[in-house]
Amino acid sequence: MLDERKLKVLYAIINSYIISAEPIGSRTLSKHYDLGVSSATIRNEMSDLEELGLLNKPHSSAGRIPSDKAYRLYVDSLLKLDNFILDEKKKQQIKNILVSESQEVDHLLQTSAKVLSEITNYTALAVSPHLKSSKIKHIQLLSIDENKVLLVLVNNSDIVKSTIFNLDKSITNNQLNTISNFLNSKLKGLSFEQLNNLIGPDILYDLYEYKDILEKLIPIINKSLDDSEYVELYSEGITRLLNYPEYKDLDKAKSILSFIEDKDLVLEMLMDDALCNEIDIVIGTENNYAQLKNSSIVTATYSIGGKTIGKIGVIGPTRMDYYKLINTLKLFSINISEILEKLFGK
Amino acid sequence: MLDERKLKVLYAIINSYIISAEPIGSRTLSKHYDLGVSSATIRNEMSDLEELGLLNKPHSSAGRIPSDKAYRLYVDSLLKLDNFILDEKKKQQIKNILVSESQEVDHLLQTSAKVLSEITNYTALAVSPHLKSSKIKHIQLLSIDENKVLLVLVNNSDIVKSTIFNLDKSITNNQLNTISNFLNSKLKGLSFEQLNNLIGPDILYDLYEYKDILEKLIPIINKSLDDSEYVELYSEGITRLLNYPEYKDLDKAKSILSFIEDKDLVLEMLMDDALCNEIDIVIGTENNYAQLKNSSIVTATYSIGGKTIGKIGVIGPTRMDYYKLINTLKLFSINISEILEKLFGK
DNA sequence: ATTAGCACTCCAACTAGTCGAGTGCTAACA
DNA sequence: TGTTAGCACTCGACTAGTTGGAGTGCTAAT
Repeated sequence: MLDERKLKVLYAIINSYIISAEPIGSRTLSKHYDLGVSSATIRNEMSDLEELGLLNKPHSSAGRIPSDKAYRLYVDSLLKLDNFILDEKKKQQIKNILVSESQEVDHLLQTSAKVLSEITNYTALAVSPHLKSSKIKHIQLLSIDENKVLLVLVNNSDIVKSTIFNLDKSITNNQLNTISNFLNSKLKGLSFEQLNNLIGPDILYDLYEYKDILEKLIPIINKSLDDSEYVELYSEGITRLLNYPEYKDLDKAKSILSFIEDKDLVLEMLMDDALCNEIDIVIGTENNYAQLKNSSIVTATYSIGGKTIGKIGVIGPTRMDYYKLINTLKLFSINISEILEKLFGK
Repeated sequence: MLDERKLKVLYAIINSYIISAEPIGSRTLSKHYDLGVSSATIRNEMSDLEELGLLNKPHSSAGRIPSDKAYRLYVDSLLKLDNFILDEKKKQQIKNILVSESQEVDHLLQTSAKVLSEITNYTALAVSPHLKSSKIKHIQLLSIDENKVLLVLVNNSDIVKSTIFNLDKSITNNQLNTISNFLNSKLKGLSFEQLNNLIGPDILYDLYEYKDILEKLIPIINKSLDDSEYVELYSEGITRLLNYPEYKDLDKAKSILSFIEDKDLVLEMLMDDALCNEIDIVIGTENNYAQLKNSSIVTATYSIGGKTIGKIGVIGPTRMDYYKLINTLKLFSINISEILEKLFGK
């Protein structure tokens, strides 16, 4: 059904459309791509491809444009190709930029998004590491004011979360230290997930002398642990999208930009469990979000110790240079993972 | 030179233009505003106003639109009016929304920006409190790993800043405690500004036994203090601007949106010392940034204990409803200040 | 199976004509 | 002398008609 020639025609159309964003006709195609057949033959093939749902016509006398289904075919073949050769030089270039910003995770991700957006000319997104599966390394309570206590949590990726809360009772640093030490001995090494229900009433018996205080503390610690599941989203280069003809219509631009501006929504989309592979691509209407029906997202994961802890990706029109994008994202994925590994890995 | 009638005509034009965004002619003006004179007279007045640089003509047979100078006149008279009556009901409404989000400063400001943008329909900006003039409340060093030390800084607004750094030498928590206590006793209550050059070599003499460690620590602490001057920018409702006809031209939209997206640039603009009054308004070309020549910014400050510590504001086309905006921003200014005062004030 | 040829379609760009809201000037008026 | 009615003129926005080019699909010949 899809013989080689049809594929050749289809890919030629896709490649041409990715560059020009213009519907492409049989004559132009036969002129610019050496397909060895005349425009009439191509016309017939195109007609077949349209019947297969791989091409669309904006109107009866216009050229054809690839459908989402066509991009899917194309992209799957790209991903299957596996002829990915790491461009060491490019990788190093990117790494050099990122390393200089890698003192802190948030900075690293922000810069990654910025650079990724610059390189690809699309909007770049980065999700900070999620703590869900990370392990607790240190818990510390500090008295910083008469009734105010600072709770500091450090996970095994050295991400720090601090919360200040009021205690309607004064407490000394020594007391807090005792509690901290106890909590540390009990909880260190456990994952945040496991922790959730662990700090329960039973702990009271072990530290009975601090019963009063612990009863106040426990819910606060639990809440703080809950909050730790919170991930940060970094987006960069939003306005770059306005350069693409597919968003020249103000309503389309508004639709996509306000989607990207809604961090909760974007996070919900990115945290979808389906996006868990080294590279994931969601094309046009494959998206569950109406606002993205003319856009694609390409995501990559980054990891520490082989464990995926965050994502980075781009968003843009369905007409994207997927090939370049896949390669670029792989470079970022590897680089970020390597940098984090060096900073926090065992 | 500017008699009452001219002012009346000018203000009528401004008010009309703020609503419609359309150039307004003498006939429409005389019909919709009761100025007691004919369109011909208004025509003469408009001609005079144009000569004074207060009105512009898009082209010879169009109506007039107010110039930046006209808005300045208008806005100055608004600010001078001082007939500002606190709308207690509205104030309370806003407060109710904000209070529920006021556990942490960053959350409060983010929500403030969000709500402000919703209410005004412009892009809202909020700058987090700057620590420059805030005072240090607590310094703590914690050992969280073999060679890793966590530095926690708390200021008098209970804003916490934490940094992790590697020490190529292992150090016990007890040693760190001693150093922490010493630093606390020395530095507590000082402003971050004062601190900058204070942690110098002289400190070594006081704590000679820790000389080796302190020599490593001091530059790190100083750097961390430097970083503390860093303020966060929250922007919300960027895409709202696309609804205004003045940005319907894609190039204009791109220009303003990419300005707003550049947080460094926006911060630089907002931190301008000229924007230090309860309400500040910068109109069109009064801005030092070419990208803002068709836009205005209106900012308000918020404070603790009468001391300005941050700003909140909106950005939009020069044709803004300044009156409403001033009142709304005042409400936000007061509310945020009150909430912060309650949370952190003495 | 492939291709040349041809009639047909449709959009984009251009042109010309009209309309309406506006201006500026002049002359008349209170 | 300030105000107003009247009028010629201007200019952009809109509409309708025209043209040209790029494309399609069909048919008949190779």
